[in-house]
Amino acid sequence: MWNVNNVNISLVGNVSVVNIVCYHGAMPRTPKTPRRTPARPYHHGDLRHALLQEGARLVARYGVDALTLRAVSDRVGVSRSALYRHFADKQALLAGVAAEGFRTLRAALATAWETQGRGAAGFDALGEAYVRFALTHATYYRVMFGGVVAQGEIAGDVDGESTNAFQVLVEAIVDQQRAGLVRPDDPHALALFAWAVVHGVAMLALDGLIPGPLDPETLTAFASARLRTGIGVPRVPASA
Amino acid sequence: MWNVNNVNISLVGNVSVVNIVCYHGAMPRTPKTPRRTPARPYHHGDLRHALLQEGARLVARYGVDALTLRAVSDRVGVSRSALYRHFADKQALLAGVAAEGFRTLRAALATAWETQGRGAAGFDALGEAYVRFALTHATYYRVMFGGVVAQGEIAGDVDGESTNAFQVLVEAIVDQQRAGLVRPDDPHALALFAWAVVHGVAMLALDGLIPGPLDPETLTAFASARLRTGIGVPRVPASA
DNA sequence: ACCTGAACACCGTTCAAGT
DNA sequence: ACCTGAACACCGTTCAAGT
Repeated sequence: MWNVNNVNISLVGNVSVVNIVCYHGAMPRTPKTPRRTPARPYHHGDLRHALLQEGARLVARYGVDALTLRAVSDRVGVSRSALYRHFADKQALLAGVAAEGFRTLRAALATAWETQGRGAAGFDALGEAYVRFALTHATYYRVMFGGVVAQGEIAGDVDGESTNAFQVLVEAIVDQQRAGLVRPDDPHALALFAWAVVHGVAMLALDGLIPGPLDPETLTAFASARLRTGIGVPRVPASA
Repeated sequence: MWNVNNVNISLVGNVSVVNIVCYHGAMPRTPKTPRRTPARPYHHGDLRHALLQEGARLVARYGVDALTLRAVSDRVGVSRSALYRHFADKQALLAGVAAEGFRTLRAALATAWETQGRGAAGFDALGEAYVRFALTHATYYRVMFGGVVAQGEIAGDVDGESTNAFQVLVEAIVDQQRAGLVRPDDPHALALFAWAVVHGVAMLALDGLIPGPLDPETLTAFASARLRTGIGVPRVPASA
């Protein structure tokens, strides 16, 4: 099995370089370094955070399947069941990793929106930043949306962080409505539509379902333009 | 862990009933019926097809995690390694299931498009049929798009079936362009955009990320309208 | 409270052996 | 060719026991 973990797209002049990082089969085994120092037995400082960080690292570098409770606890240098003091489940750990991902995504979106002038250009940058995040953190992105944390249950944390990220979009829509750049429909609904567009583009790109001459880069630009005509102020007195 | 396997939405009058089927924990164990009749030992007729069908059934009824090579072979009444004569891998079996899903999806889309008159109404029906398929076959849909069959590799079958499904969309776009209903841009690109929209809506709905007063039904209608303004013929001489 | 080490029931995959 | 049954190395999770 091949795992695609990372897609980097760099632009040099008018040449775009697509760099796909993947691993075949299992990840490299953890070295036999006996990290479990018997000298300092107790209290890890912030074990929960350490586990979360190691989990995220494994997902990003070697794919979702590499996130094993055994691997995580071994690498952190802690016994298997110590992990269960901080996470009820493997699902719970994955949910924590996903929540962290949404936090990172939110930051990336906010930066793109704010540094590009909070206008039409900023909104385009926001969309591009979204797709770029998904492609750059391919495996990570799948954890965030793969249904790992299906419904409301443990998802409290994930739910909060994802709505935080979504809020950036909503605010960008509202700002643009004030500036007369976006039609005066329900901003929540408009933001959901925009989210669906970028999410759909990102997912199709990740699944390799974007064939032909269209690379993710140009598709994003195209989608951005269509999105603009879809939510922009109407040219004619149309409604509904 | 809760697994959402099925979402049914029925409309009675102006009341929409959302029925979510889910299982907690493991699925019911296979009964101890010794299906392995020692009387007729060899040749199963079409073992490959039987395995594929049982795999799809397990995914649809109990979730992706229930698709175990042991469970599939047991239920079909065949030894574990007999399965490896037809599928090199668990991935390969999952890929087969996904391919079957795309075949079903294609049929649903074609039916919606054709029975609604191959026009604007037909295109709306196509979009609704897409989202409806995703919600009705939630777990199945995740197998199709969950990155199970990451890149080109074994994906030959999946790739073919998914592009077949996509082709329905492209042809619908082309037909509408001929009728002057859709702007004369590259139909391939327009179809990709439309796909991204419905796929994005479907995924967000499946992840429970569509909060507030917006149910998937109304969102689809909303998205459909925005999509129309996004790919429809321009009202002003605008371009590019 | 937090951690340990061993155990349990499962999994995907392999392989010598049968017909 | 197709199938079998036993084995292998791995999982997630649990639990009595330690400090």
